[in-house]
Order: sequence, then structure tokens, then C-alpha cells
Amino acid sequence: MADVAKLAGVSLSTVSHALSGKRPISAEVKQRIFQAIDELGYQPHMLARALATKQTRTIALLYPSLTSEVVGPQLEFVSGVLQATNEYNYGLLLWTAPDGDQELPRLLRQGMIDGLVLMEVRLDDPRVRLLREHNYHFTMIGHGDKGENENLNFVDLDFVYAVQTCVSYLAELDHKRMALIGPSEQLYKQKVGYVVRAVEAYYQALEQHGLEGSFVFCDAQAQAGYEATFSLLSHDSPPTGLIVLNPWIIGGIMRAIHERGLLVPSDISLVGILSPLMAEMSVPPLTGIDFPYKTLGYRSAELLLRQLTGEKVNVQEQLQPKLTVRRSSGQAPISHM
Amino acid sequence: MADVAKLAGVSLSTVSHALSGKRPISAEVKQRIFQAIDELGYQPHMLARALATKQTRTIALLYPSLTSEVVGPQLEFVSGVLQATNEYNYGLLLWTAPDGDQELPRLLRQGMIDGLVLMEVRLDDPRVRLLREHNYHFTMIGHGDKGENENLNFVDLDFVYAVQTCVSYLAELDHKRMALIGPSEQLYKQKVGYVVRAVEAYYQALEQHGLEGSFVFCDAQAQAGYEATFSLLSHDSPPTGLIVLNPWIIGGIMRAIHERGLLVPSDISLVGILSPLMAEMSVPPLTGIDFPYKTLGYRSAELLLRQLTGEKVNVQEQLQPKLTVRRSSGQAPISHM
DNA sequence: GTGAAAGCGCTAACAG
DNA sequence: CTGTTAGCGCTTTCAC
Repeated sequence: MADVAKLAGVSLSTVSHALSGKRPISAEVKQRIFQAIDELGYQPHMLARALATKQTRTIALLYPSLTSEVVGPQLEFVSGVLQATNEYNYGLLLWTAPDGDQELPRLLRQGMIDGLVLMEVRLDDPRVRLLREHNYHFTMIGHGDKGENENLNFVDLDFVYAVQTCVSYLAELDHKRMALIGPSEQLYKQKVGYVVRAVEAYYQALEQHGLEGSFVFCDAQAQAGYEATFSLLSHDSPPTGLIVLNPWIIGGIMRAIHERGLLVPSDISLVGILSPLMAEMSVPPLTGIDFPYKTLGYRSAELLLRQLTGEKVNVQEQLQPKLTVRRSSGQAPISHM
Repeated sequence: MADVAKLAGVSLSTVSHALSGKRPISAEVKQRIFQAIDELGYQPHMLARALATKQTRTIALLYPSLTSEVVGPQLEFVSGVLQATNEYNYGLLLWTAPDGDQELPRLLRQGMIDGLVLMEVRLDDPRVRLLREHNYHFTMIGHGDKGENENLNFVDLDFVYAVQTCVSYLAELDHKRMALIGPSEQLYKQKVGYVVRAVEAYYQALEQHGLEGSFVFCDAQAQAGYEATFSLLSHDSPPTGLIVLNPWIIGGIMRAIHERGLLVPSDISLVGILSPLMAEMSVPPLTGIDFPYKTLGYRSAELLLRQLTGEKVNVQEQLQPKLTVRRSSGQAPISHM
């Protein structure tokens, strides 16, 4: 930059201001400066700028720990977040969640980022507490328990709506017994928000409709889905309507159903909460709530970015995407009782 | 840091050296310093450090442009890269590929990163040229044409091996007519390395075995897979062995097969090049070359990171993962001719 | 062993 | 409108 100033015959600060536009510069001088700039192929050094302004124009996505084998659908959030940061001309740093939540403030103070997007938020999330205390800029994909979210910005899928819609839909098709093939037990125990809400909503919906229903935890692997389903179908009067939370296990579920000699959708209906992409991948394509992963990622980042520009943002959005009927669901089979 | 120095009664530089260990410090002083550090909850400011040392301890993953709707499996690379950066205590910045390749050097000179991982490398990739000219640290997932890779480090799946293995496998099962349900036409036209190699290897393998075979481009959506397959099966003597490059379209392929009244694997065998996760997801589970997305991501980042520590790395690795036989493939049906 | 001081490349008062 | 100067928070010569 010193070179540029010299070549243009002006001072450092003039060059700086010409670039930032933070004060009026005569057209003629500006001209000289920009000419010098691309004559020298000069590029501003972001790091130095960041050090001086205390703004890195970079945000982070705090990614759940990678120890769990399957990170699967979560990855789709990334693509949404990335799109937003791109549009706003920010950088995106990926971080894995430090186990000890003590790590978090450490990272923040290192000054590498201006804010962050949190995902896999627990009902009572210590990270949220910390970030809040430190008055840090952040938004969430997901949200905490009632009362934990005041003044926080987030986007989430409305899992209560989603599960209730699934149950109602199956109920309308005369399914009397259903099952929720659920989240992993680990996530439930950690009280990850959406997981807890989904399970609660499920039981509530059953009650509303006066139906019976079972529920099994299930890890995010095909084999686990297979086993869970197989055991479900071993009951005396097995469910005819299945609600699936994790798309990665449909393969296993399908296999168990087939091995039992049953057919989808004539014997068993399957409804999921999953991205349309996934829904279309399976055979038959799955009826389900269209989980807008990418949109959630995009919105959450957008909220943060707007917040960083000084805008007073106050958004708590719970998306209620529609249920798309595909070919995995239908009228309940006539009962033999 | 000034505060720390004051509290410990030493000078700035002593604190700095205590932290970096770059020069001997008396145990007693060290003691005082560290005590002061956590008394004040001091955290080194990475940005400032980076400015002084010209090392950001951050690398970037150059992500293909997001305009294409389906980024799908690529995302799995990210998780591998992330794991490596984590282990080496580096940060990971995600970048989308600038369209104009002119953008690239701009970004590099901004000084935000120490090196980068390139993906979706084309046979004659202008980005590689640029990076090379500028003597920039980088590694690739994938690789360019023969002669383009001298002195470069990369990891890749050996697509020639992969496709040949698939063809041979089907040939052994007496399949006489096969088809490659291919990459998107766009990627092929862009001469993305693996795509071109896969197609070439396919024709070569057919010739070796004296077989006929067809080939269709196919975008990465279920519907496209459906249409491609449907038209393939409309021929007089349709193929009995299908090789699938993109796992996202299997759903569509399966549907087309079923609608034609055919069964997998008795009428048609399906073989893919895809992650085991995907393979297990589908019904029946797919026979295929186990694409180690995560491993490729991990290795590529590791190469870069080692390179950055000054090590003279010289690795060009082409993985040849085994073909896992699952349930989508079997003996060719007896011909009616 | 330790301290003083000169940067890293930019921004932002403060003067003119 | 433009130039001077003092930092941003750390590292690293160079002296002691």
C-alpha cells in the first residue's frame, strides 16, 4: 500500500480512504490511485485491516462434534450458510464444537470471527448461556427451551407442527397404530431441542387422536433402522403407520419391512421429515414434511450477518413446510380383527 | 498481553516467549507469567499473531460453485477436511470457487490463509496453473491431466480402476450389455478430471471384454435418473448391467426399472461408485465401489498441513477401494434370443 | 536469562 | 479535500 501511495504521489491515508470511500476524494486523485493499484496488482491485506478495525468479516458455523459417525444431513446446512456468507461477502469458518463448553469463550476472544451460527441447540444449552453473557453476536439453527430464547435470533423447523401433521395425516388414512422411529438415544439424552420437541409432540398428537403408538430410539445407520423396524413389526399388532425422523435409515427400514413380507404403502405407510432430495432418492419416493435444510442454513446466517451490520434484528422463525404426499403412504390396510 | 506482563512484572517480549517457548525462560518467571495469564483470563489474539508471523494457521477448502443445485456427496469431503484441520489445530475456511478464475490470486494475496485444498479439478485446470505460478501451497482432491500434476500433491479415487472393476464384475456375471449412467453433461464438458477418466475407462473396459454398452449423461436429480434409465430400457435389447456414478439418482433409476416391470437384481444388476452410507440407504442395498469421501478429504488436508509445516511432501495417491457386493447385483438373466 | 524497540499492513483520529 | 501520526496485539531482532 505504501508503494501505491508513492506511485500515486499521495499519502497512505488517502489511499486507504479511497478504498474505503470513507471520505471524499477528488476524482482526479482517485483516478491516479486506482491506476497505481492495478498497475502494481495491489491487494489489500485483510488481516491487517481486520486488526485495525476489529472486524474480520468472517463468521463461523459451530459444527457439532465429529465423533459421531454420521454427520449426514447437517452438512446441508453448510451449503445454505455458505451461500449467505457469499452474498454478503463474508468468510465462513467451520468449527467443531469443543466438548468442554469452556473452550468456547477461548475461541471467541481469539478475535478471528465477528459472530457465529450455532447448530444442534439443546433445550438448556450452556453455549447459549456463555455467548449471551459475553454479549456475543450469534444466531441459531434450532432453539432452546421456552424462556431461553429471549432476545435471541433463530430459525428452526417447527417440529411440533411437523410431527403433528404427520400423525394427523396418517390418522386421516385410518391408521390406528403408529410408530415413531426416532432420533438416537444420545441426542435425546442430551436434550437437543428438536429431538425432545418431536417426541413430545408425537405423544401429544397420539392422545389428541386417541391412537396408540410406539416409539423407538434409533441410531443414524441403516442397520439400526433395520433392527428397530424389525422389532417393531414383531409385535402382535404391529403399527401400520411409521414416522421417520432420520432419512439415513430408510434403507434399513424398507429392508425390514420387505423381509417381513410387507409392502409399502399397501401394508405400511411411511412418512418422514426429510429433504425432498432424500425423499426422491428412495423407492418408493417418500411422503414427508419437506425439511428445508439449505433454507435454514441460509436464513440463520443471514440473520447473523444483518445483525453484524448493526441492524436491530429480532427474528424467531419456525418454518412449517408442507407435507408432500409421494408414494410411500396410503390408506391403512383393512384390519383383520 | 500488556496486562499480563505488568501483573507478572516482566516485559512484553518475555511473555511472548513464554508462550511460544522460543527461548529459555527461568522456571520461576514462567510460573508467574502463567499464573497472571489465567488470572486475567488472557487469550492470545490470533489475528495480531498472524499479522506478525504471516501465518494464519488457517487453510481453505475451495468449494465448487454453489449454483448447481445439488452439491450432495461433495459435502462429505468437508467433514474429512475438517477432521484433519482439527487434529492439526488449524482453522478451516470454506470458499466457493470464483467463476472468473482471475479472482483466485486476489483471494490468496489477502493473506487470510496459509494454503488451500482444491476440489473438482479439471484436466487442464487454470486454477492449478495460477496457484503453481504463484508458488502457492495447495493440494487437490482429484487431479489434472498427465503432465499437469508434476510436483503436486493430491489424493483421488482411481476412477479408471473403479469403472474397470465394475465392468469386469458385471462381465463375470455374464452381463453382455451394460450401460453407464453417467455424470452430468456439464461436468463432462468442463472436463472435470474424474468424469472424463470414468467415461474413457468405461469404453476401454467394454472393448477389453468385447461387450457392447451405452452411456447417458444424467444430471444429479432423481427425475433425471428416472428419465435416463427409462429411455435406456426402451431399447430393443436393453442393458442388464447398470453402472451408476452419482448416488443421488438411484431412486429415479430404481423407479424406472420397476415401472418397466423389471426386478433388481434378477433382471437388472446395479453397480455404483458411492459411499457405503449411500449404498446401505437404498433398497436393495447397492453393490459398488466404496467411495471413501471422508478419507479423501482427510488425506488431502493432511498433505497440505504437513506441507505447511515445512515437510517436503510428495504424494500422489490414487485409492482403489474394494468393490463390496451387496444385493443389487447378480447373474445376468438368461437371454431369450 | 531478560528488556527495549522496531515492525507486520492497515485504519482513524487529529490537524491543516 | 489531503497529510501526519498513533495505534491494533503480537513477534522478533538487537542489545544488555
